[in-house]
Amino acid sequence: MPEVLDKSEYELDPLERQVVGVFVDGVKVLGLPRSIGEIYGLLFISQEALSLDDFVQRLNMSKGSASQGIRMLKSLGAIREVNGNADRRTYYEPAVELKRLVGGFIREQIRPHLDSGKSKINLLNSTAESLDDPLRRKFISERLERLESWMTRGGRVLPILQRLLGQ
Amino acid sequence: MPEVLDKSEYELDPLERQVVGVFVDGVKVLGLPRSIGEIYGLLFISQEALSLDDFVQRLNMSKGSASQGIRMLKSLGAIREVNGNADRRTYYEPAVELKRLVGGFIREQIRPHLDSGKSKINLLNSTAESLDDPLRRKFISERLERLESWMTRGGRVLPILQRLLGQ
DNA sequence: TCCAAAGTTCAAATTAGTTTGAACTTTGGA
DNA sequence: TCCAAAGTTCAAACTAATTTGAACTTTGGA
Repeated sequence: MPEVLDKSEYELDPLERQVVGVFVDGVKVLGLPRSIGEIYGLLFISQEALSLDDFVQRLNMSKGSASQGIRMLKSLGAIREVNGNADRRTYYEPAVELKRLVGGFIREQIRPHLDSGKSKINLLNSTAESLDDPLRRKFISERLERLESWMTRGGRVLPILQRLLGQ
Repeated sequence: MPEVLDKSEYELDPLERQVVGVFVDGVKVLGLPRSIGEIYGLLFISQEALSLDDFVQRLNMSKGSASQGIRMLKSLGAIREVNGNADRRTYYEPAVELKRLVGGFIREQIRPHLDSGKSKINLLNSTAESLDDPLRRKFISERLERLESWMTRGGRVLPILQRLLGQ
């Protein structure tokens, strides 16, 4: 009689494996690490809330990965803590509303880049002003304006995008 | 008297370096390799069309990288060949319309993933049908429907997105 | 109060992704 | 036709990103 569950008891069944696979591929497209997809995918087809230990055992990943994955998924608003748990562990359930998921991704992964891009363009504008050749300066100004307009348009489209995806 | 230009003659001036940096960061966000950003960035602030050799020399990258980068940028519709060139090299200029750039990215990088995702979900549906426990089966069906609805909505939003960004 | 379980941190190991470079194919013009 | 320049290919080298795991901190309950 084994004292602990046999390893096979932890492992994913074929359906779970497939779903996790879909999410692993999905987050890769978004430029997020595989472990994020594994954790979210497992939560997505689980009927009960799961804890860090569940991720470690069922996905066999390290505690470190599970901890970091949970942190990122929380910051994205893709999972939330479940209160009223039986033991002292923290349990999580997935957010399954597309609007919320997209919103979190925009806020955490896209906005910061748009913002830092804008400030880099401001720097560029000063550099461009000190160009000697006026024709070159004109050309550069036009291109920088275009770059700025891309970012502005991007910034305006994001909330619309989020609204369109929400229900 | 040097037979060839001194290396410093090839290197980027500060403005070019900054712009290339912005694009390198930009394409990283999109999950594309640095060399793509370097090539497109250099074209973006160049007043003349450039050839593979220009990329190799000015960005000092290998011919291999330049060749692969050009291929990807062409497939994205982000650069086009310029006809009527003086020598037998192929010269390129950047596409600078946001609509076109976004369109190419959607077509090449997003659509294929949506499509393969849909076929994976079809597979999942068959797997789910063979579940014994009817409650479990019901839960899984609901989740898979949700996943499908995400993809469908995503697919519908893409053309709108492209339209909104075009002018 | 104390301690064992839970969770976090981060440098090192591993893995994934990109770039290189040498050998190859293609091409335009002498 | 031939060849040198242009461009491509892809396995190996390199670089960047993720994961691990051991040491650490935090926490709830006995």
